[in-house]
Amino acid sequence: MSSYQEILQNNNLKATHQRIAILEAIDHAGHIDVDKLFKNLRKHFPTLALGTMYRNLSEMSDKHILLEVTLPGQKVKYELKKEPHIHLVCNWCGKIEDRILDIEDKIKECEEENDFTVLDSNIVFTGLCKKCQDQKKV
Amino acid sequence: MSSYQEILQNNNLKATHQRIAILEAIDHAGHIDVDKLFKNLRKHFPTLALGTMYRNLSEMSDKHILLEVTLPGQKVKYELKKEPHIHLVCNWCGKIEDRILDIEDKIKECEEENDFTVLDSNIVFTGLCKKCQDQKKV
DNA sequence: ACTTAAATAGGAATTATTCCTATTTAAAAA
DNA sequence: TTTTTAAATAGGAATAATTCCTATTTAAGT
Ligand SMILES: [Mn+2]
Ligand SMILES: [Mn+2]
Ligand SMILES: [Zn+2]
Ligand SMILES: [Zn+2]
Repeated sequence: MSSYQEILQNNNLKATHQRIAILEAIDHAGHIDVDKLFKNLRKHFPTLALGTMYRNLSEMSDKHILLEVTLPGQKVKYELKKEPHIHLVCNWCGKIEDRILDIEDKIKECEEENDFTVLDSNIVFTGLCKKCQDQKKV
Repeated sequence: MSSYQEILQNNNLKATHQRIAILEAIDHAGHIDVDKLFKNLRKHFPTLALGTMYRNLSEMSDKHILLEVTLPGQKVKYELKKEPHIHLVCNWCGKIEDRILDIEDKIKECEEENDFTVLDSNIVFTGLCKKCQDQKKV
């Protein structure tokens, strides 16, 4: 496991306080959008500029340090890049959960039937998490 | 098959020229974002207001006449609501294809392993379409 | 410590979206 | 067909989101 410092330097990015703070905050939040991230960081980093946020989120996404997560009807969220996974989104409490799901068979199916080479996949299931199912029964 | 007029009226929306033009244009384009839609419609409908577009796209999505399609790294696109399907997006030529893919087994798997009730799914495969695969071989 | 290219802060500019309201219109009633 | 009226629109103002600009600062190599 490498430090943020190393991750940044391996991608030819200077390990600035701002970038490290951004990465720490995203790691802590899991999935977070620009606004929430900015408000969080401002508390302990009052001079941080919004432009710096946007620029770095783009750059770090380009370099695959971050991943942009697009969920239906929501602002783009950012997460640390890790192993591929799908998202379970509770449309009652809003919780976003990561899950590993093997879909190789479906990808094969799609490739063979459609002459399409699949390079990446993006899967979101929306519904009700455990807690919200239970609450609705009451 | 019902006309746009009927679809709108069934949803308690007046069948205005603007709404019908929007639905026709979306049907013709398949998947289209606000800007392109507005530019297209303005050609034959010079007084159309941008606010009217936004308002109607939201309303018609709320009423499930339209569907908002969120693809990674792109502006939200709109399509006519039809049977559920996934999207194949060529990241070379940009083409967006609709495909039916049975994923009931994966949904079951997810529900059983995670205590999560899946109500809707959103699946995008990005890669290379037939044409672009061939061109890259040359 | 010095050097320098890269990055930042702060704010201006641009773009996207929502809001407001006088006027128009779809469609139901007469 | 004409009248009525609630719903919808056009046009523009207001607000929000994002990008751009540049003088100053800073990370990191020497
Ligand atoms: Mn995730
Ligand atoms: Mn589609
Ligand atoms: Zn929940
Ligand atoms: Zn293609």
